[in-house]
Amino acid sequence: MKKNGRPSIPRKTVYRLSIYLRCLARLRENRINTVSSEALAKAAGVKPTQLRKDLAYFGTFGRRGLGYDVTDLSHMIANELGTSSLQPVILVGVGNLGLALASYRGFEKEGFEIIAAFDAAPDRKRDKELKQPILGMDRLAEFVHEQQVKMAILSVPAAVAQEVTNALVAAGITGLLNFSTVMLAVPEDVIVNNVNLAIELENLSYFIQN
Amino acid sequence: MKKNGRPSIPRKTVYRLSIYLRCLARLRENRINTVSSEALAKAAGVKPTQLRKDLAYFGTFGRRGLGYDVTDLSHMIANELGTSSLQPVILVGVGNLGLALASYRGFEKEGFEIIAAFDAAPDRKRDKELKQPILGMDRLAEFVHEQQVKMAILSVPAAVAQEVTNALVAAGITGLLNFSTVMLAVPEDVIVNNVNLAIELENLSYFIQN
DNA sequence: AAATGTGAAGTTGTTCACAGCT
DNA sequence: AGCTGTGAACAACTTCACATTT
Repeated sequence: MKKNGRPSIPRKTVYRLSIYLRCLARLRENRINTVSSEALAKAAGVKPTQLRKDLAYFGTFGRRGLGYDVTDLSHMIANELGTSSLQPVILVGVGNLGLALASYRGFEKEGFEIIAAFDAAPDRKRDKELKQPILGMDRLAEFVHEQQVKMAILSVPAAVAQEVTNALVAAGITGLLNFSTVMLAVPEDVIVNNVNLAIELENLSYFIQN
Repeated sequence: MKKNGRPSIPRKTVYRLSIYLRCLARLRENRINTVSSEALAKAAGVKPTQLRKDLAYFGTFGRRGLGYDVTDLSHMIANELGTSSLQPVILVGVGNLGLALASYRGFEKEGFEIIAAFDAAPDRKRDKELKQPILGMDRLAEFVHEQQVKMAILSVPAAVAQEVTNALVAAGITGLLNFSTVMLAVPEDVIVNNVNLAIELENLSYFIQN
């Protein structure tokens, strides 16, 4: 159980919720109104029972003998994930990768907007124009506070990652998507999701040889 | 147990191996020759017992009362992961994200080299020059075969992801790092690691609100 | 008849406790 | 004495089996 009384949801369940949401979006595009756990599970690459267990953490949404209402289920999941309203996100570290992430269109339609980028050298000439402003690190605390930003994408060099993280946490950021190659130390009320591209490749490397 | 007689290694263990390897690299840079499971585990953000269990899958490497030899352990892990020799990788889909990934320096020093990029429109003008050649999709099968490439990074639009995947698998690719937003269907001897940036953000979004 | 919701069983992964080396 | 290696306990997650509802 968690603080708020609801049973605590497995991390993996939350992750799969995002997958279900994408599958449901495709169903909606195709004007499909109702879906069975079997069909949706297949699209998501999981077992039907797992899908039902996952949903059961949040309540009961299906109709026996019929299945799930695609729209209702989408709303429920988006609501649980907190993506039903647009979330502001900042990006810190506008190097190669940061630049690509800032101009990545994939975030927008999923309910996130990168509203500003920060860099130690904001005025440096870059390969590409961003639609977002690039601000200096000195403006960070003020900006995060004023815009009530809670989430940040971190794409700074390893050497400064911890230091920048400390500044972000101090400014009020509570969720970090970390592309740097170091394991960040943060207070326990701050969540870090690591995306380490080299590790993902290494992981593949292991599984293809064995 | 797996086909080859060795006990099958948990995915998470393999993932952590990569983390240990990075921590060990830093120790080596600092001329530290020996490390205890407690110290290494702390650096990697795990419990000492977990580190020892993880290593135990591969044999016994420590010396009781002393700890682990940093260099030996590094070699052992690199060897297990298959990164002790340089692995050729291709990248497919040279859009925004693909371009950034192709020029990302992080891969090289971890034992991977992106030796070529492929795109449906190889000659389109891009924001940036790549050091790798950008080839048309028609050259893919031949190239993969000749260069004995086993791993590919997929950064194509969702609409063509499955089709391109089929071509890659047919050409002999057995490991895929998938940045597209669809769940790929592949034969079971092909490994897919998904990196879905929107899902990672959604995941954060859930945990910061709860 | 069709498909959900769920307690119970099974599986996998983590942590403990301590025996066993050096 | 210090620290690893590991069986056993524990916890988390998945799957099964089936009662239940429409």
